[in-house]
Amino acid sequence: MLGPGGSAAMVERGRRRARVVPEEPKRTRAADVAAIAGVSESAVSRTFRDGSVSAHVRQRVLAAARELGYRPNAMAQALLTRRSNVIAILMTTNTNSHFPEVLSALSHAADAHRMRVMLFTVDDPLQVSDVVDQILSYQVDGVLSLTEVPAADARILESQGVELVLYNRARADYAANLVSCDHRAAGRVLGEHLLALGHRDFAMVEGPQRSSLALDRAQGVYDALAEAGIERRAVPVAIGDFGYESGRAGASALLSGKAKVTALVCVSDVMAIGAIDEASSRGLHVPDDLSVAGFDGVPAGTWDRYRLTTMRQPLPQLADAAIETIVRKLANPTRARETRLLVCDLQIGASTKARAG
Amino acid sequence: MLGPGGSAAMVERGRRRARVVPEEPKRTRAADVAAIAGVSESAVSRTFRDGSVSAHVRQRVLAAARELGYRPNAMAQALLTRRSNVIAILMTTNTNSHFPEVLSALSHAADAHRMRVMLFTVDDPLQVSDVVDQILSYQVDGVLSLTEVPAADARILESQGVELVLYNRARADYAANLVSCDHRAAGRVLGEHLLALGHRDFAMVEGPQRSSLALDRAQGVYDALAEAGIERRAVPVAIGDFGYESGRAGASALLSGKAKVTALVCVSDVMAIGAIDEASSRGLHVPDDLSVAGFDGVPAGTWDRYRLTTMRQPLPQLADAAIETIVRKLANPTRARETRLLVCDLQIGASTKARAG
DNA sequence: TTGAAAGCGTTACCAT
DNA sequence: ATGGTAACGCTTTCAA
Repeated sequence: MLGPGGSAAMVERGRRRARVVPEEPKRTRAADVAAIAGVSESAVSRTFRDGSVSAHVRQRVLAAARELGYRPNAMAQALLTRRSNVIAILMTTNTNSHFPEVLSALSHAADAHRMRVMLFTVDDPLQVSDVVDQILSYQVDGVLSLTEVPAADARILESQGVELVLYNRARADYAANLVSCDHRAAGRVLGEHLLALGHRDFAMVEGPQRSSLALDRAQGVYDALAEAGIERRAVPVAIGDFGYESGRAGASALLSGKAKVTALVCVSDVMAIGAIDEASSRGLHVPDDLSVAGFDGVPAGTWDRYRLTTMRQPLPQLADAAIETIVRKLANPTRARETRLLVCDLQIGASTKARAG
Repeated sequence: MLGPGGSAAMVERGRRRARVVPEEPKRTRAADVAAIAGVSESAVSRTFRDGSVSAHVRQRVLAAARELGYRPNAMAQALLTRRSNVIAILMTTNTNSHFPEVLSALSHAADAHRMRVMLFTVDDPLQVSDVVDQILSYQVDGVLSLTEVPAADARILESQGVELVLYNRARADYAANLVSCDHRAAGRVLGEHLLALGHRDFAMVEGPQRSSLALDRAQGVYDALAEAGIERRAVPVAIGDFGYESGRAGASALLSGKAKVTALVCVSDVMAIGAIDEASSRGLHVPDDLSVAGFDGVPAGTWDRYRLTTMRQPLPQLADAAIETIVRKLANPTRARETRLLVCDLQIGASTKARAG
């Protein structure tokens, strides 16, 4: 089947001038494969893409490719087709939230669409414009942002025809694709759960005012309380940063305040865990003296010491939806912008309990 | 300073034949910038690279580039220079260990060298060969693997001139660059610490037998014990998978065994945390009745409920070293393969204590 | 179905 | 210092 000898013989490269690059093992190109297979470069290309090739040609090409260890050069493909099959993930280095776990999920989801994921980190959302240049330079097909994107940067991406999807925020002050948990609805569910347990004396550890996720979760809780006739003003509040220490500090402030508290809601699990530890160290028993609940569904929440009641985010589904949103828009550019909200589910643990008395 | 009108005027594209790609906003190329600035493409290229250009030309080019929103096309650069400035991160989807946190650190470290990081996930180390094709296809400059790489795949990468660095394993059954904590040394330090506290009755929750990291940590502990005259055979052992439940299960088996145990070492923090919870639920008090120690330095270990004694990995340094190893090899291809071992430091928490009596 | 050839956007060689 | 131009490896149009 193969040519005589069957051994690899590189096509001689047409280098009229001395070429740029130093040694390095020559990477085999389509032309090499074509030469061995006795077909044209076009045939090689067609074999590795959609192409209409006769079974005979395909076979010869595949055999030659295998022999030479040929793989199409994605950079050259990208240059020509203007599709890199790369999705940029934009994130902040501050990893307080549990989003690092999200990355594996995203990479995995991208895999299913034969897409690659490229990481772009920035220390602060305000510096996003610095990496936008990088992102555009790499001709990525889409951007998935785990952090805020200033309107100006969003506009630049749009003007370059790069899809932008905002991850886990249910709203933005400009038009964008959104893939998020419905945090407000989740807050409402959690609030209703605690109300159903008979709680009336709430306190909250909220998040940074810039975080729409934190705001929405809190708002959802307030929605539920309002329906039960509990005014927002009546709820003591502390502000945290999603981290353990801030949860402790928040709980400390709230529990040493004058207001009676039987239910403490934190807008992240890690803060809730901190709150539980703080309560314990004050001699309060969770859930007998105090119910504590969080949001996210982090693994630590299921540990025996916490058994946290929480609104769990469907991480894999979220990742799938985010990638899929980009992929679909790529396949059909006329598609409208979309917002996909996924529901969180209530995980009832042992950190909440019917109100005593 | 600028040409008359000053407004963007695209260079007409020389499309003799109808071209391939549909609408999409035209991306501006070096030629466009050159036309506006009234210089050659070469001048544009030189401005954006090392190049020797007069201040005058540089200024004009920069102005034109700004006006048009020009950014060099990294794909075209990669095609020509054979340097993509991309590092592939190879990992398994199984995120039991705390390595997801490593990704941000790696991306950040790569940033410092103007390198990008691309993620390649695989469900199982045995499937690595499936992604090797993808990796090579993208012309990455180097591969950093957070998981095992079968020798065959390592060989393929090497034959293509792609640097391979194995992360957090101190040895491999083939020649490779290694950047790792010195897990064995860490094990020894931890063992010595417990011995110094007077412990003689040890038990271990080890890791998967395939994990060199787990093996090395355990071996280090045994090294220390041996020096104190404690035989390895005398130490009861359970096998875990780095996860919380396996830590609990391991502790459960060990604590219900006949052997007396005053010091329990787990080869990961998360297992140690599980062990602490298990001990507690059995009415054992840590550290009074039992000292527990782990490895890694995960954030949860510092939580008030655990205050775990652990050997902390220097994550940022590890990431820096890994990226740097690739970058240096790229800058100087004749550089020899290297192994860089970083030391972990002992974090003494409240989970270990001098042996009672 | 197949092959020839143009061209994607850039860089570095060469000549000026 | 500057400009012209071949080439990087591939895909797709067009013609056969």
